[in-house]
Amino acid sequence: MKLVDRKLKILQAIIDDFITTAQPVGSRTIAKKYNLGISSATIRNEMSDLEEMGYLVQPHTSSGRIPSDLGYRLYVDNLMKQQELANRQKQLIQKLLINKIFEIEDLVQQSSKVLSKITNLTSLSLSPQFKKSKLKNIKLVQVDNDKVLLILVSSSGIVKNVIFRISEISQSILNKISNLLQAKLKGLTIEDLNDEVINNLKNEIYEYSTTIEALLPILRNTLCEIDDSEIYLDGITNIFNLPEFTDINRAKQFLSTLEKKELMYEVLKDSDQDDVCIKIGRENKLDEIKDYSVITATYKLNGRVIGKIGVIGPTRMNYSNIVPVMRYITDTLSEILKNINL
Amino acid sequence: MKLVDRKLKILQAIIDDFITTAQPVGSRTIAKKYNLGISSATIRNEMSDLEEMGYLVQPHTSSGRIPSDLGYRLYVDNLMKQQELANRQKQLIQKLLINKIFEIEDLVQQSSKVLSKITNLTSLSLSPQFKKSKLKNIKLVQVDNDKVLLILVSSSGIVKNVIFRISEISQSILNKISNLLQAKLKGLTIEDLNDEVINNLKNEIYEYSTTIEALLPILRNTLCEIDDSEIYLDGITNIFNLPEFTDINRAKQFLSTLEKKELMYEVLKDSDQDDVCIKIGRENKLDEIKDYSVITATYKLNGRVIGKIGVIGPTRMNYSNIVPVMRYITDTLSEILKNINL
DNA sequence: GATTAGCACTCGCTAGATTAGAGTGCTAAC
DNA sequence: GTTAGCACTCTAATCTAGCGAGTGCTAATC
Repeated sequence: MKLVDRKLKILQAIIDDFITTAQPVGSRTIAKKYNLGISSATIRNEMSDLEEMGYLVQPHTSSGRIPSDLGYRLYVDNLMKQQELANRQKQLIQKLLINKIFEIEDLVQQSSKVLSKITNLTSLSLSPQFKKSKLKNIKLVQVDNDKVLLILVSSSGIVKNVIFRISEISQSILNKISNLLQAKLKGLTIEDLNDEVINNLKNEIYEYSTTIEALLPILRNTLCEIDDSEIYLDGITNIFNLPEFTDINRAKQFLSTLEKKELMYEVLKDSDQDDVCIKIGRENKLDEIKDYSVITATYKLNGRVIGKIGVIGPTRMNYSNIVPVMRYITDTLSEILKNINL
Repeated sequence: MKLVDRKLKILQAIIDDFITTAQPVGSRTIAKKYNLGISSATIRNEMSDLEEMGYLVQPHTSSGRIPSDLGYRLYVDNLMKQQELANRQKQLIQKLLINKIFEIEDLVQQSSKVLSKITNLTSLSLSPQFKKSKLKNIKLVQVDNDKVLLILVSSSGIVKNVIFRISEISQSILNKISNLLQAKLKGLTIEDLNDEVINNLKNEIYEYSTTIEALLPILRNTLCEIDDSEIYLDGITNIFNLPEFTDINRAKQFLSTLEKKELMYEVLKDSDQDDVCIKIGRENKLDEIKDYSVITATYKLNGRVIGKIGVIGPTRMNYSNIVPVMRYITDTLSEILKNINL
């Protein structure tokens, strides 16, 4: 059976309607609200076909239809017209992102906040992954007689540090060691710095060997413990405004899924590396979110993807609005990152 | 009317029962479950008195009674026997806190996590306030030709940093400036470093005046933007296991209150500075949490209170267990902080 | 005088029954 | 191929009755 134009128009109308009303859509509704020039009986026949083809689902006999995952997929790929953002929305985004604090992590979180505010969904974001970026600087700074601050700066401008104790040592020696380490390690990604690389340093640096030996385990531990899955969520309570979550158990289940950071990390990792990625219902790998849709987008620095932001919510979400919003936010974010040029 | 021993025993029984069952308690329940050696009729009379005195409330005629805020207060102050922690619980706490990452903020968050896990409530914590602690070190480190990393270390071991751009400058000059700044500012709290103090530096330091002048606004901005209200929440979804939150609207309202960080900050600030502080229902200043109880405790470094942790939940909470748990956790936390001695 | 048994009464909750309404699928006419 | 008409289905909302837990009061008992 071919999807003639009329069928597509009906499907589109049903999905548009269901997205706004959250109610199963009946043939009479379509006939009245959308003037397709055909009667409800004809629409009924077409709807029956569309159900047979897997694009619609009927919650129970004698109710209207709702879109299936497949239906949404067709809609997203072929039917929806991506709304151009209103200037007002663009300005709002600009206003909330520009002139803000310029710590990269804060900026990403702020983007997430804006996203959840505009979409009324829960947003999630992944800060630039420190471990995947290159080491730009490594410094040792004395902060006390017997305490030293280890500072690692990545090429994306993230700074990680840790204070540790070490028997008395002068700043000038620390400087020399810093320089040696930097010469050896600069340009490697943090991931690259595995035990082997670190241990080899012992053999490659001949000066200050006792200090270096004391230092290496600390360096190794610090690298190990760097918390890299910087998942940030915002707008969690937004879900309570959705009719899907009047069932307390569904809300509970969803919230406890959101609370599992490692799952959210998987969700973001699972998505494409380029442009906007939409995963609808069962298209998601994780069982816990097979009833939800996730839309993600990436932001870049120097042409390289360094992180992601996304929204998660019921499969019934306003795809045609969310996609351009996310595209605009990530573009703006990338632009700002380029300009502050860390 | 005097609160004779028998009345107190009945009140205690009612509260104990209500805390575990969440159901209004009737006279027959008390007579059967707690052998006080009196009949349900007598208990009914006493309960009627206790209600008149304001310690009990009847949701509707012909239902059992539930404790009022005043009832809980009496219970907390005079009736409850603080349970000694089981060794198992102590060991669990020790295990989860010791051998953990030793960033002070992570440690506090971990404490919060443990607390919510044990109490099955939502926990909140306030990390050491950077602004209230003394500046121990201030350093400038070159990370790139035209980029400098400003590092501030507080006496409680918290490190804050920011990268900024400045026209080319050598590390040796940065060192000298660092030293000058450190000499002038060390020992002041971050709060003390207001615009006036910063601006005065210009007049007090004669060397490198152009660099200093470029630096000061950056320093001022950085200090301003330090995010100090480090409120962390854990176990938010725990509330869904409580019968109090089967009403979706109540859950929604509570969650959106929790989401407001500035409110949670007030909640923690509102509590006493010493030992464990219990605020029951209307004892709380904030209207939003007048139906809830908050228990907080403080942790210390060098004898000074540097932060707090707490739990929030319905007034029906297991005070007699929570109080010793919190005391044990904060004691353990303070002990660890003393030993890692940042 | 304090305590208790007994009893009528209250009130929320639950289960069933009833009804209204939205929507379908089918048939027959256009 | 399209549409009007109609019988049928199923949900959701409303109503009702009855149950049960619990009270307050009275009168009898210790």
